[in-house]
Amino acid sequence: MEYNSKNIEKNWQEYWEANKSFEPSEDFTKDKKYILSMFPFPSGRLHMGHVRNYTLSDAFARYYRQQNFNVLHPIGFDSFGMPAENAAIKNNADPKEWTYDNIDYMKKEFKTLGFSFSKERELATSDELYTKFEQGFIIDMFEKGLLYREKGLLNWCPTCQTVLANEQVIESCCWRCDTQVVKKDMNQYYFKITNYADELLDDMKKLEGGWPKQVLTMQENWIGKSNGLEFDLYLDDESKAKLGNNFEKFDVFTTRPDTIYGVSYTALAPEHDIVTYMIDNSLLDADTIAKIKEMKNSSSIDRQKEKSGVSLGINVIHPLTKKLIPVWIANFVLMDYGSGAVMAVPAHDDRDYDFAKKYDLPINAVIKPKDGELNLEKEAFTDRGILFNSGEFDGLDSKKSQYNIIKYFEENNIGRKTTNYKLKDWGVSRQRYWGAPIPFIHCDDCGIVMEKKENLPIALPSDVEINGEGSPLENHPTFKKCKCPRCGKDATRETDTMDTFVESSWYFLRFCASKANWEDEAFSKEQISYWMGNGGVDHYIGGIEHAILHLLYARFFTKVFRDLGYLDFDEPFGRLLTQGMVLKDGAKMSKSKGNTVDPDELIEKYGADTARLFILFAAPPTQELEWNDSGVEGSYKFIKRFFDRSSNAKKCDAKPSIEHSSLSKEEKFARRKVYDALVRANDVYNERYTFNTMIAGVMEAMNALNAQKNEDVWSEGYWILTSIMEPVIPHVCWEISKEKFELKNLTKQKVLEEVFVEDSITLGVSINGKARTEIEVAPDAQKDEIIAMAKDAGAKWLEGKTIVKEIVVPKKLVNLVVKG
RNA sequence: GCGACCGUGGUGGAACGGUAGACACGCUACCUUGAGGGGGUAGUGCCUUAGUGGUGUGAGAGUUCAAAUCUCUCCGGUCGCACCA
Repeated sequence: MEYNSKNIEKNWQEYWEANKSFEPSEDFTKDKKYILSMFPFPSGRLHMGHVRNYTLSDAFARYYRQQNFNVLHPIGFDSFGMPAENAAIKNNADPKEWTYDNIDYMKKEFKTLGFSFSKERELATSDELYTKFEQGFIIDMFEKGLLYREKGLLNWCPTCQTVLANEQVIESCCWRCDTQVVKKDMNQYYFKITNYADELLDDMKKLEGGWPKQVLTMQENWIGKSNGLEFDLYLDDESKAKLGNNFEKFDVFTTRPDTIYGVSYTALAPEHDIVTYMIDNSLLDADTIAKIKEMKNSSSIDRQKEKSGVSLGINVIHPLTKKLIPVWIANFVLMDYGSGAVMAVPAHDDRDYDFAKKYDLPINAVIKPKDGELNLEKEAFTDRGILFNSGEFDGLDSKKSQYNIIKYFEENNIGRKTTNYKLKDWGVSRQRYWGAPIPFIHCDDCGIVMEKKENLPIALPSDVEINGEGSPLENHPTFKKCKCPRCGKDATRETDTMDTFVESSWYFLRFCASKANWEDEAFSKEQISYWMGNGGVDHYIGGIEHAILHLLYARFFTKVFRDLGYLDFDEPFGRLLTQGMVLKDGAKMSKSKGNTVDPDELIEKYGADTARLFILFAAPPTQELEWNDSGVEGSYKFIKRFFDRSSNAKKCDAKPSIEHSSLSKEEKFARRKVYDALVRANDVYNERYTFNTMIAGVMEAMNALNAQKNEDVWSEGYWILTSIMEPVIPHVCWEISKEKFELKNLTKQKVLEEVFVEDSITLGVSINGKARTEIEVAPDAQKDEIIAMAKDAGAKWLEGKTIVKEIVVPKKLVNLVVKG
């Protein structure tokens, strides 16, 4: 029979669907595996990155099913978001229709790829049912004080006409459309993620080993915890008077309290309250005000180019020396970190140094190197050293003195130990249509009032006008109109919708619900503790681009849900596998570059099995995958050979038993290669994830099988190899398995130790670590015997030398160390 | 600037301190089939005076009986963060 990928694949896809082959069991006494790939946005068609992602998760899911685990391998669509609205504007389409049409198409693609997803748990986050549960959680979070509304300076993308979270601003441009982000003062809802900063940081210890180091480091940097001293700088009387006695002090934060005696000026952010007051009350000359305005308006990139500032003509009193210190504005001081004011120590900080040099401010050294001379001619000395010119702290090590100085400040009640974070609260409201409405109501009398849970979901109206100008919900004639749930008076519904990252922060929990309670609740506690027990999602697979945003938010939601009593663990994803990008001609596949390969065309030409095999064989999952058309061809040929040669196996409903000792050398070798492949496969699925080496092992076994003719060895070989390969190339393996083995071999395979027992072993012989020759020894040969043989075989290189050391590495090699 | 990862044939990549280059792609020669394509056999790091030879994992040093692998310095690349006080 000829290998015909189309018929084979179609038949099995129908079979799996008809038999509901991939639905998880509700028997919670079985051991479980929760295999999850990051769900897609329904952009319209799958790209190769998706195919790689789901091929990986499918391999895990199918493997663990064979190992008799209860496997949950669900899929859904992250279906809210801007592209649906953009399509609406561009093509005058309905965002909902656009979205659900795309979903239908992509589901068909999933089917043609043979992915073993649970069909019963499919969802789209734009489903009203999903919105209903999500809005319920939002209300709970508001009640707990984890969601609040506040006016503030926000990142606004003029193109997308919406607010962006800090995490969505990349080099001060919009993460999606690359437009320069501007600051806008407006009301916005925030999640109190900063409450969890410490826990998000500390719990990363639990993820070590399971998550890539890189991702952990990125999150750690993002949270950006730093410990230090916070203290107040008091204005002198003259300065107070100048400011109309409206200000008495401002506070500063430093991680280098050891440099406190070196403070020679202080600097405020251009947006600082004191600066605003001085501008408003004409306390600065026009020239200065113009400079400040320029600083405020320049982008953060421009701000980095060169340090600049102006003196404010006011002074503060040094907390220890009581000397007067001038107050400046500096463009490098950020309003949104610490208190927007810094103490400046030019001698021991690079930025302060540059600034002081530019404006000719004093540079007071207070730390000297432990050895060598202090030289401040060209740059600041920022290393650890010994304190001097520092009063009672003179002579102390700079690191150790930090403790003493903080203690001194605390004892004298002039400052305190503080921790600062780069992490900001997560701004979640968006001024867009295609998102989950925030279920709140504005009442003139009651303020912000939550919708009653029985009224959820607050669904999106369908009759909206989307033209890219303003918020469609804001402009909608009736959506806004409602009654206050508390007092019953006329009130206004919130028209902001939620950031789509809210949906993806809990979808993995939703998948734990089954058909039985799907409509009634988001999930049950029992379901959650079963599927998420023992370390959460067992294998979470997706792109590294989510290292911060999605993965941090999902960790945050998990901790919040725990504190709301919905679950009782701390971390959602025990093991994370971040796949590399798919490249062609050295660049990421993209439509604009014209270097894409369309999965549908590939399947049409070669079949899904070929696509899956190539993707897993071409590179280890974490590395970039360079697309190679002749490599695809090679994968196709392998499958064809694999199928053709299955005719050498006989029909049987159990693995044939074989008398190993009666076999020829080639037959024994073939068996050993088959079991080698099995051992390697188990190792790959459980530890290493290097599917390329597993497939190579199977190819080696195939080559060895082909060098002998024993039908039982062929049959046993196919019994095992189709089991190993089923997670990779499922269609052809089910076909062979049905044809030859009544589908009975797609199960856990036992490793037979007998095939590894060999008649003789080849050992390498090295002399002084250099490989020279080989010897054949009996498996049970003693060390003395082996060394004697090695000396004999290596006589040529040993002539006239003295052996000073003899090393035997069992089953590997002999190394003789010689002198002379 | 800081941090993480990486550097092995013509290419993708193997080698979990123990005979570097598994497995594939590509290429060469031959056989088969005889449009094309397919299948098979052999060869394929480099240098070679062709030896049972030399050399070789970005460069250099170190640890070790033994280093692509561990340590240090440097060079190069990828990604992330970036005036975070």
